[in-house]
Amino acid sequence: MSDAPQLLGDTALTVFRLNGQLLGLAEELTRPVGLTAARWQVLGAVLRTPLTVAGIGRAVGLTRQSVQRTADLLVAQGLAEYVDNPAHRRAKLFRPTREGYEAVRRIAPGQAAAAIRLAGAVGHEDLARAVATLRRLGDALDRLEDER
Amino acid sequence: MSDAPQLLGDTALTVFRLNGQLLGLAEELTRPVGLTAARWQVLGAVLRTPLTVAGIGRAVGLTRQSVQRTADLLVAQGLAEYVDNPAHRRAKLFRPTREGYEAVRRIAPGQAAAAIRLAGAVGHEDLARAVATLRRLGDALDRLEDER
DNA sequence: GTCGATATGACAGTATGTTGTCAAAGACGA
DNA sequence: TCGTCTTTGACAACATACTGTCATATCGAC
Repeated sequence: MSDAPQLLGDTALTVFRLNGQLLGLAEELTRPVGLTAARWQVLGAVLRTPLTVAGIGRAVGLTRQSVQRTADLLVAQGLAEYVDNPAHRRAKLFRPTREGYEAVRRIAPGQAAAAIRLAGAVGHEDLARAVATLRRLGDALDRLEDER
Repeated sequence: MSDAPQLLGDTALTVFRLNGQLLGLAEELTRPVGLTAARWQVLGAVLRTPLTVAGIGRAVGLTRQSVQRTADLLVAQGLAEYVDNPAHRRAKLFRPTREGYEAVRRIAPGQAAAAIRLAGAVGHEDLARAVATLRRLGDALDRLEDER
């Protein structure tokens, strides 16, 4: 058992490390199709429905500036495009092109293989519970931020 | 209930977001004492015992190159120093100066306050369990990496 | 309808982390 | 002892994300 500051520190170190490891895995999975982890994340946010750049930022927890940069790169690659937004003259809607959908689709088998391996090692139930707890922690951090 | 690829994706998104939130909290806590999240992490790794730059990298899960840059900045700030390593002529040992220890010490109260607030919102037990699960996931990711 | 507040995209500057590469130092088996 | 492999620090290039700032577009109170 540990006190609260120690536990928070352990949590941070574990999350930082896992962040790097998951990014590494994502880079491996996406490299063969010409994507990167960041581009996959941005493209993944608009698979179902187009969003504005700022909206993607809110959806994935990044600043609109960094999403903007990634989105522009995806357009330059031909994997996504901006379309006119009837609700806002400047804020166009961002969505994948056919090539973009295809690239994401080709990542799925490798992702599934890795997921099955990892779920087998950790346990589906335990991992789902851990994610739920982390979401609560994230929500608490948001509130901590707001009060400031 | 969700399938394994979906759960892995949720895990990644949650970890990426929490990574950003925890970094933000660390920046807030460290700014008053002239540190940053990255410098705090590196300095924190050598509070008990000096280590080489490469050793710090292994301890915290970063590359030695990025630790090197942060360590050099800490030395330039006067918060840490390199001392001769009897076991290796080039690889000097890195450790905090008196000012470095003092800076870390002054972060503690704010860290404790945030930790207590967060533990109250999430629950100490649940969080400890989640961290343990994440560590298992990290270990599994390491093994996945090794086999490649 | 007007005006102030907010949201958005664009652009610049900065911090952090990664990979790649090289030379020097150390470790280890023959 | 020698030769080879690994480790380490140094340096460069690049990817990503952040803050700050500005002009424009939209929204909402009045």
